[in-house]
Amino acid sequence: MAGKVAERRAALRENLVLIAERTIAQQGLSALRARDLASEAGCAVGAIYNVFGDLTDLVLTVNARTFHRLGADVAEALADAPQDPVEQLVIMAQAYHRFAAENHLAWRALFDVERARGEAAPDWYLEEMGRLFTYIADPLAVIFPGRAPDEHALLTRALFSSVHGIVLLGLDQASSGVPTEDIDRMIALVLRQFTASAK
Amino acid sequence: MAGKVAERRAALRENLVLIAERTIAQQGLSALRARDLASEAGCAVGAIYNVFGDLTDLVLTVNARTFHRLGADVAEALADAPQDPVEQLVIMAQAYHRFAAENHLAWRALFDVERARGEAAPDWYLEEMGRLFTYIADPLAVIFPGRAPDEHALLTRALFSSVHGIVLLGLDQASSGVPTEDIDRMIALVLRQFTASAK
DNA sequence: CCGTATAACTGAACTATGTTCAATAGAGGG
DNA sequence: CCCTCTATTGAACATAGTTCAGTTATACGG
Repeated sequence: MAGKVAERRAALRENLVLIAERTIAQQGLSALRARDLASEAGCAVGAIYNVFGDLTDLVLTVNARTFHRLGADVAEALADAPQDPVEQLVIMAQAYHRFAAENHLAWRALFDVERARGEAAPDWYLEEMGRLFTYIADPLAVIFPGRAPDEHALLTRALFSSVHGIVLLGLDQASSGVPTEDIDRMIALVLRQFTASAK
Repeated sequence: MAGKVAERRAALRENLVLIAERTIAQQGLSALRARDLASEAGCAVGAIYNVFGDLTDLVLTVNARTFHRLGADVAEALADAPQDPVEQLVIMAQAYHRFAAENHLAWRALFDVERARGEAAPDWYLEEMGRLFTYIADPLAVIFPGRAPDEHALLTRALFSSVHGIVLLGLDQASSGVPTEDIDRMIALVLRQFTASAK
């Protein structure tokens, strides 16, 4: 029987990803342990290293899926949004917030992976990020028609970073619990105020 | 001789903080190791635990100092700034960026400490953050005189978070190296645009 | 100045973690 | 059916933070 090995490997891989995804979502990145993973998957610890180079590889795989779901949520919100470009920005940003709040630990894991110094970000990360940036850049082009392309790129990145910062610090425990509504208000405040003087 | 013990304890404490500070600044939080620390300080590993509850305590002490230096830098920038409140915001934000860039690993350590779930942020953190917020709130009150106090608080937090997000993602390697000037441009862009329609 | 109670300091040992690799088991070809 | 070769296993290794019984040093009363 050809491919019996490859088949089992693929099944194990899938299984490990699902278990890791659930663990991260429920208990956070730091709760991911090789031995627990192996025991839940019904395999030896070493088997993990036949399928993934190390645990970081596995986490990156989970992160790719998380990031993809995030992108899909934002895209869906955009699809349902009205034509007004400012409203589109607000709705997308609030969808970002909603995803981060509802998938807090998985979302945190996106940024908490130890990136080996100097190592480039994985392709899927850059692609997904590029997609998000496009969602932002399009309404921005409508709102600020007169500006140079490089300024558009800067604006896009700046607004994404701003919303990310608001959500990050807003959801952070250390900031002693900003209510969800306040986070949405801050997002709307910044985006509306930012775009208020455009025309 | 009274206090000989307390004296040595204090000296060891000081020494450990300095060594930890240097290690974090030069090699990052993850390079901080109890055994290295003890060997550099010329004491036993156990001695660290006579002075600090655990390594996180030590890191928090270093972080308090880092945060204090950060606050001082921003305050200094504000003191040298012109009267114009928008300019004041821009200059403070760029000072924040400068500090983060010049003390990258120490600055990262401020946010990378594992906070035990549910544990409150330490007092010094809240105090220093409050000071930073005041620096921001004052010019904002001049720029937006008509708004309610709770909206001012929200605005303050939103702007701080936005700048933080821009600096965070800008300095992040994964974002494939945003040039320093671009970070400053994004900061100025967001703050100027945000405040442009105020009057 | 000495003896004793108290406290601090030591570092080997314990626990927990990711990772490796010699030994084993099993698949696929002849 | 046997043989080879590879995938799989899990005990062992490396490296962490942390603990604590034993040791050493201090402070203080007499």
